[in-house]
Amino acid sequence: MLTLTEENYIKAIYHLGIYGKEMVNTNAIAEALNTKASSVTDMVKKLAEKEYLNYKKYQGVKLTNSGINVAVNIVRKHRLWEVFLVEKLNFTWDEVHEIAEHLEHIKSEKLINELDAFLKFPTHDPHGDPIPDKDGKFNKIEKITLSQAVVGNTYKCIGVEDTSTSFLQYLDSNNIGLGTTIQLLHKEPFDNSVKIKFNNSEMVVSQNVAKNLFLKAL
Amino acid sequence: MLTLTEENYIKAIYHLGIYGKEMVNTNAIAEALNTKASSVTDMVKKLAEKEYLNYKKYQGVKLTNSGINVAVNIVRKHRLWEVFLVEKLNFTWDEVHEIAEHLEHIKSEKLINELDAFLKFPTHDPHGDPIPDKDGKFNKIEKITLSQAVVGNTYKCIGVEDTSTSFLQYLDSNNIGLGTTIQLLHKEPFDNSVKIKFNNSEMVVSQNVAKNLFLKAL
DNA sequence: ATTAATTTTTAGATTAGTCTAAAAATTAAT
DNA sequence: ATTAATTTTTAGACTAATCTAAAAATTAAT
Repeated sequence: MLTLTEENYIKAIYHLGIYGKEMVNTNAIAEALNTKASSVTDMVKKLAEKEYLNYKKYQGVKLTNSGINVAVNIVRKHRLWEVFLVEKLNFTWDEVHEIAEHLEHIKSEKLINELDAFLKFPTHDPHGDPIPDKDGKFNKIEKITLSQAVVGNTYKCIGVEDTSTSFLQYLDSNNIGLGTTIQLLHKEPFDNSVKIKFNNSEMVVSQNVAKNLFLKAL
Repeated sequence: MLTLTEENYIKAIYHLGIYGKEMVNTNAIAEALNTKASSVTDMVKKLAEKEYLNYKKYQGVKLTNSGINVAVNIVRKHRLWEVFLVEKLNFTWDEVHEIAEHLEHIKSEKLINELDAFLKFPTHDPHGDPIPDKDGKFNKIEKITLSQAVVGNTYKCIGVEDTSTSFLQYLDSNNIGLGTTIQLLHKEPFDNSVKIKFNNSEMVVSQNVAKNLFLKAL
């Protein structure tokens, strides 16, 4: 049985290593978990011992299939609880993350499968991220960031990279949400800001915003 | 902010001290929490330091108002989650306790108040125990055990003392549940077993069962 | 290809919660 | 009112997870 801390390490490593087969390095894990590199080294040794990941001194770590399994299951729970909070308990998308961080660690197969059914087997959470099914399967959708979009084309907003409260509230206050249709009008080479059009109004957003908004081509 | 362990100690002390103003003794707490008396002494000192309870060496402990407050709030969360599990997620009353033990520690005012509203402000959990409202108020109902019932009188089953899976499953398999109407036919002085009538059938139950079944006079 | 900068690991200490075993206090028994 | 039995506390040790500071390895820079 994994401790809460071990689960959080595995989840963080999963998110950091999600693109490509590269090794995840110690400092990145430490940063993600707000801890020190020395603590990471200790925990990573323990998780390697238990075969949730492979660890080479000074090289970094990579989850084993067993580790990926654990991570995907936590992600499933996290995202299902987020749906529950938004759809049933009137939470907004910027309020759910923190609570879901706790709910995701409750261990009961029946609980999560019944919750899944109760919510009618949702495929995406309130931030547009896909929800793994009972067998851990889910579609990695073809998403790009607003920074990568092409001038003139039209897109649908399907998610965010940064799930911080401040970013989500910024989007809310500008009426950008999941499903918003956005056309890219102009990219400013000087500062990488972009001008977009949506809901019949135009606005300029910074590179920081553009990098953190996921779109799907229409 | 209280740790999970501190919360569990406060809750256990609350349940042990619920009748009367007597002090709760160290061994009883140790037994309730499946730990050793020496561990209890340590924790109890810490909680006294933080003023959740009063502690006199060798005399036992008693929760302060602040401690009772914490306990009632945990009880509220525990029982609301139990209602949720039974009413929305198809759990049976013997399955919910263990999971509610975890859910009760999640800290979010909004979460619990929205859950309360979502469930339509229930007043009792699936075992018949009253649910404290937002302000910690709830009715201590006038309940007796089957052992204390009077021969010839009729009662309604409103709860259980023992919430163990084995006891709840025993009741289920004999079709005794919340709301079942029960008439007391006979008390056997020899072994304190009792003969009851319900749903047009008669049966004899042991003293052990009779002591753990709460009734309300009709 | 050395030197410098960065990253990672080790060593040793700390904290929360627990335990065992022995000592101290309380309660029960003769 | 002593002695015996029980309960509670203390003292010291252990584990999981963390930290700081120093050492070791890797990577970058001249």
